Amino acid sequence: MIASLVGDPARANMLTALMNGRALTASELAQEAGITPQTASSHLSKLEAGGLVEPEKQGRHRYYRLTDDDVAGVLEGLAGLAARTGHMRVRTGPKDPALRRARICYDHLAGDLGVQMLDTMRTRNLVRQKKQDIELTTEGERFLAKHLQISPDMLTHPRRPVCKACLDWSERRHHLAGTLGAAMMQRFAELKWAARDATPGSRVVNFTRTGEKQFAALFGGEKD
Amino acid sequence: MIASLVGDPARANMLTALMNGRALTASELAQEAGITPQTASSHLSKLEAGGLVEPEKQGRHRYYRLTDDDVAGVLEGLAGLAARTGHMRVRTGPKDPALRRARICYDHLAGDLGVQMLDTMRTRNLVRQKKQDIELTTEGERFLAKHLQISPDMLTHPRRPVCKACLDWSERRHHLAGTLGAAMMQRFAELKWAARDATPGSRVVNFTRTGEKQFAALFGGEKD
DNA sequence: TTCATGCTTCGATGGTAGCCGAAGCATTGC
DNA sequence: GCAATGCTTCGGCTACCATCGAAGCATGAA
Repeated sequence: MIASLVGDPARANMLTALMNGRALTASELAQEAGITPQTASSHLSKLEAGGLVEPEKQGRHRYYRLTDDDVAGVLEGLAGLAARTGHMRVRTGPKDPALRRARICYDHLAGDLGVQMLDTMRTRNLVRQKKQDIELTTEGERFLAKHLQISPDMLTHPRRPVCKACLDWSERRHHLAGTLGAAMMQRFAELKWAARDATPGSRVVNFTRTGEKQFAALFGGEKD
Repeated sequence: MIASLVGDPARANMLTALMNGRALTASELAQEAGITPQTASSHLSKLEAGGLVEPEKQGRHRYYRLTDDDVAGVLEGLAGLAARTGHMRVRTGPKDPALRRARICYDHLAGDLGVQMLDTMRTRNLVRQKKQDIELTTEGERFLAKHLQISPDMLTHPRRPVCKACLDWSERRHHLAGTLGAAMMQRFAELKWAARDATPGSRVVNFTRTGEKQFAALFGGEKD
C-alpha cells in the first residue's frame, strides 16, 4: 500500500524535504529525517519500490527526487487534509518562500498566487464554486477570451473536468485545477509572465516583473 | 499523520468500501475489512478523529461515510499512484437485486424505489429536508390528498414524527420514514400497487404492473 | 596499491499497534 | 419487565517494522 509508505514519520519527513522538487542525497535525507544512514537507506529502497522517488547515481552519491508531479500532487493533497484537521506533523508547509508564493501542482498554479487567483475569480463571478465543484460562468468565459485568449472549446477533455478545486498544500485553501487551471498556467508561460524555475525538477514558478504586474491587474486583491 | 491512517490494510479496505459515496454500518465495514467488530470500532474511531469519515447514528446502527469530496479526491490520487505501480485492490458488487429495488424497512418503503420517491418529493417541493429532519410542505399536503387520499390528521402520533429521513440499506441514501412513510406504503398495498413477497420472512416488496406504472407517474424520474 | 567516503546489507533489539475474547452500554423488539 | 442486536471499552497477546551497530561493496583520491 502506497499510503503506508507515506505514513511512516521518517519517510514523511524525507518526502516533505523533497517537495520543493530538488534532488537530495541519501545522507542529506537521513539528516533531514533525523535517522542514521542505514535506516534511511532501508526507507529509500522502499520508497523507490513504491514508485514515489527515483534515484540518480552521481559519483559516490545517490540523489533522490520525487518521481513526478503526480506524486507531489498527492502529497500536497494529504498535507491539505492533515492541515485542516490540525493533525499535521512537524512541518506546516514549504519553508522555501518562493515555493509558498507560486509553484506547479500537477500542471496548474498553486501557492499564494494560485489561491488568490481562484479567490478573485470567485468574488468577481467568473466561476461559481459549490464545494469541490467549480463551474465557469458566461462572464468568466468572456473574461478568459478577452484577457487570456482562452476559448471554452480549448478546454474540453474526455475524462478531465474543466474546473476543479484542488486543496493547496501551503495555503490550506483551494486553488484552481482542471483543464482550465492547466490552460491558464500554460498561457502565463506563453505570455512570458511566469516560468518554471530552471533548476531541474524544481516546482517553483518565477513571475517576471511585468508578469507579476499583469497578473495583479487581473487577479490582484484590493491590497498591495 | 493522515497517511498512516490510510496506510493500514484494514482501514484502507474500509475506506475503499466507502469510496462509492454511500454510508456503511460499522459491522459491514468490519466484514469488508475481514476483521472483528471490536477491531473495526477501534479503526473507525481513529478514522473519525483524523477527519476522514463521519458517523451518523440511526437506531442501533452507526453509519459511516467519507467526510467530503476532498477526502475522496485524495484517496483517488493514492489509488492512482498505487495503480501505476501495480498495487491494485478489488471492488465488491451488489447482492439480491429484488431486495435492492424495493423492500420493507420497518413499515415503510426502502430500496431503489424508496430513495427515488423521496428524491422526487424533494425536487418537487412536496417536502423540505434539512439533514435528518423532513417537513411536509402545503404543496405536499395537497399532493397527498389528491393522489393518495392521505390527509394530515391521519398522520399524527404521540411518539412518532410524521416525516423522518431513514438511511437506506442498499442505496446508502435517505428514504422516507415516519408515519407518512408508513401511511404511503400502506396505501400502495391497499391500492394493490405493491405487496410484500409471500416468502415467509422476506422483506422484498413486489410491485404489480399497473402499480409500477402509477408509482412512476407520481414519483418517476425523467428516465424510464 | 591503500585509504577515505558514501551507501547498502545483515542481524538483533525493542516499541508500537493491530488483533481478538470478554464484558459493558445503548437501542430495539417482545 | 427481559432478551437480542449492534457497537464500544478493556486487557492481554502477538507480529511487525523501524532502528541501530557492525560489516560489506562500491567509487574516487592519494
